[in-house]
Amino acid sequence: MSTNLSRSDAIYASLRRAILEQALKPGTKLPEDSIGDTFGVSRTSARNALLRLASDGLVEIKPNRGAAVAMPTLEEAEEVFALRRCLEREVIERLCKRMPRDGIDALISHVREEERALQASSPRSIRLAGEFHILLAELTGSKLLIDFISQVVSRSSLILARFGRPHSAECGIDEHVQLIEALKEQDPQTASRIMDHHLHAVEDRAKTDDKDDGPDIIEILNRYMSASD
Amino acid sequence: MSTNLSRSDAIYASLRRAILEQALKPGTKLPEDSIGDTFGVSRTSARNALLRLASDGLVEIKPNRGAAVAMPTLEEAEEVFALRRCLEREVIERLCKRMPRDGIDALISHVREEERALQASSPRSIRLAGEFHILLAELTGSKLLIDFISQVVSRSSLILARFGRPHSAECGIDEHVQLIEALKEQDPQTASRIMDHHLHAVEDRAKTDDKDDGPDIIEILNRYMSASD
DNA sequence: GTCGAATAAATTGCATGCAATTATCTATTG
DNA sequence: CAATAGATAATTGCATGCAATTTATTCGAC
Repeated sequence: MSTNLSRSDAIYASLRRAILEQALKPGTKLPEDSIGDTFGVSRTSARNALLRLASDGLVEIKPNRGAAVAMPTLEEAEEVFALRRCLEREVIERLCKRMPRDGIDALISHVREEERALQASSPRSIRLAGEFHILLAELTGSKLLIDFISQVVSRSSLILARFGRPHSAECGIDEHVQLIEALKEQDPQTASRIMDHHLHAVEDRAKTDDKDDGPDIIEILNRYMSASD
Repeated sequence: MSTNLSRSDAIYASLRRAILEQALKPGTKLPEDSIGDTFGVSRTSARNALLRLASDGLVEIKPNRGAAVAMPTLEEAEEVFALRRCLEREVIERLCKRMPRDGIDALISHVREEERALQASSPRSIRLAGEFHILLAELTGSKLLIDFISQVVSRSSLILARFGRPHSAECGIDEHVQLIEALKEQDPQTASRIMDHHLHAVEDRAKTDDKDDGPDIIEILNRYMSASD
């Protein structure tokens, strides 16, 4: 795999991953200079990546005041989870109607990976938990739905990083397994119920307000420079 | 009102409006140079605006090949309308549960404006038809829902510009009136039915594939330089 | 006359530089 | 000692320049 992605793409991917794995915490300032220097590129590329992250809702850019990892409020958190329930119900409905041939296998395989990551207690598990839901959306085949689900899932990660217990995974893996079962049986009632319960559990976990600060940005970024998994 | 928006903001707004009013048709190339020259700024600002429009789905940027007004396929069109039905149902449900005090008045006022614009047969009517749906989303108070609805409505405009009859408004105003009635009565059943019918009508209108090309970009842009209504 | 290769023009990706805005520090005063 | 005003440093917004890639054009062969 040669460098098929442009420089700003690479920065975008690295920053995104760092945020989703909660290495960069909400509120962390992201100066264009530091990012550019760390990645060995100019501010222009860094700025580009920050703009895209802003449109994803992962960073907030205030005019003339720079970018920072977004700090969702509790009010915004409720909005995100409300809309996420709406969208994930749609996913479930569609998948109960029509599931791709290897869909179930792909889901099972993903959960296995989650289990491996969990016992390694790596920050990967946080990201994988979110990607399970993105995989569900991908099985519907709708690019737009994938895009929207990705947005709410990303924002959920951010909310957990802000309000949840530190390093808590987003989802219970067992609930993922139950959901797969219901999808295999094409039982939208049960599947929706599990999903609702699942998301409520996530939302409740966001109620224990917990805070600690003091990150050193550039060391974190150095760990995230390689875009590999 | 002094110039509170930055230069790239102004370009973003103008381009967006030009696309939504179907002055810039799908497929039209948008070179950074031309845009910058037309607006009297550098390529940097133009590029910035194009990046944001790309994340809205209004323009497509291919690496090293530049930006163009997005040309949604029929497949993507179906995805958009499917997801739009899902989201607008959510809007209806919420508004039937809780409608802000002046909500109905605002809706009626908007429809009146639509009627005025219609008899003037201006391209404004196209944009206003979409903004009715955005106004509905705004009444829910959820920023994220507003954002998502704006995206699908924008994409719908693009789809109509590509596949619909030229200069056809997106929506029937009478259906907007009926919908307001159902909302006033807090009747989610009726309201959802009207909305579904309404959106299906829009979708069907997109089945008459109609094409004509040959725009002169910079003259169009000149008309859209002033950001006023 | 058509097809294909080489060259020229146009366009993007990125880096750097400068002015403007914002944040931080210092010093002076009440 | 707290508070405020001024000055200094840091950071963003934007313009310009250059190399690399893409697109258009020209020229030659068949």
